[in-house]
Amino acid sequence: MTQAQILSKNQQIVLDIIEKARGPLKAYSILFNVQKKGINAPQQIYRALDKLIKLGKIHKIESKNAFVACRNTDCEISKATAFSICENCEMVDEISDTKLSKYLTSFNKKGMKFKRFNLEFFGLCKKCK
Amino acid sequence: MTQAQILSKNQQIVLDIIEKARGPLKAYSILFNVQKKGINAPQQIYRALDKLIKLGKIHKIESKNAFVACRNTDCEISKATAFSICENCEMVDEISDTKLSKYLTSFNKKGMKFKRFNLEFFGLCKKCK
DNA sequence: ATTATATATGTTATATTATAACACTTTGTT
DNA sequence: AACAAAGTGTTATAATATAACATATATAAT
Ligand SMILES: [Zn+2]
Ligand SMILES: [Zn+2]
Ligand SMILES: [Zn+2]
Ligand SMILES: [Zn+2]
Repeated sequence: MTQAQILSKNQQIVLDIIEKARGPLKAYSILFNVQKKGINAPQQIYRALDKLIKLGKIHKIESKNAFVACRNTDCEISKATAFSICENCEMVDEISDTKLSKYLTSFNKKGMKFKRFNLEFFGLCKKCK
Repeated sequence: MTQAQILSKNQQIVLDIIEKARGPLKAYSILFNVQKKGINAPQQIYRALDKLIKLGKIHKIESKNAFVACRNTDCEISKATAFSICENCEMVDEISDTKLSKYLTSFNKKGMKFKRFNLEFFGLCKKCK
């Protein structure tokens, strides 16, 4: 049984903001939102983000340089991530599909066994199409 | 039959450098390499990169903010990309796997049909493991 | 051939994203 | 208590990317 991780003050502040957000947040937009809470410098944000990513609490959307909360309890800590991204609005949805995940986790190429993957799908969401 | 695309001067310069490179190149490293050829500003690089991406001649490795030449003749112009990336050295290999590509191209979620995807696998390459 | 249209270029300035380095504090272990 | 590990605050700077504007070249119509 894994111990519930206790987050530090800054880590909790950053996670709260990302979890409350309706879409992906950028590091500097997080920074502007927490200056009232005494966080003043990008480093403080990036350090919290790095830790939260390692813990699997959030993920980075690489194509957007933005961060979303993980809504996926059985998400193998940042090892296998897939997202659907609307090219029109900002919507990002984490895909939780066991078949897809198994298929990709067991995928290997030229004897190279992968430790991790990130998959980003692009299209138009329901609202936008 | 699609007409072979004729590239502009700057586009050709940038493509040549990326094709010659053994690994992914970053925009500013391209810039430093072409200053002898009269290209002086990041804009000139980024504009060429944008066009080359649209043409499917190169791809962006989102997790590295770097660019690689497409070695894949049947690569559907930037619509379906997959890469294997070594976490130790800089090695990036474009994956050309018809089954994988078909599986992902036909993947859809909650009625959302995707137009495009990008998949990045991470691990250790032969040399590094 | 002349006009129109789209595409490309050159340039300066600036915005955005991310890390380095250092001094200090808090937390957990032995 | 002594030590090690993780977290904080801060200043400075590096790396990545775009805005805006003036001009030039290529392509396609008329
Ligand atoms: Zn997740
Ligand atoms: Zn949308
Ligand atoms: Zn390709
Ligand atoms: Zn390697």
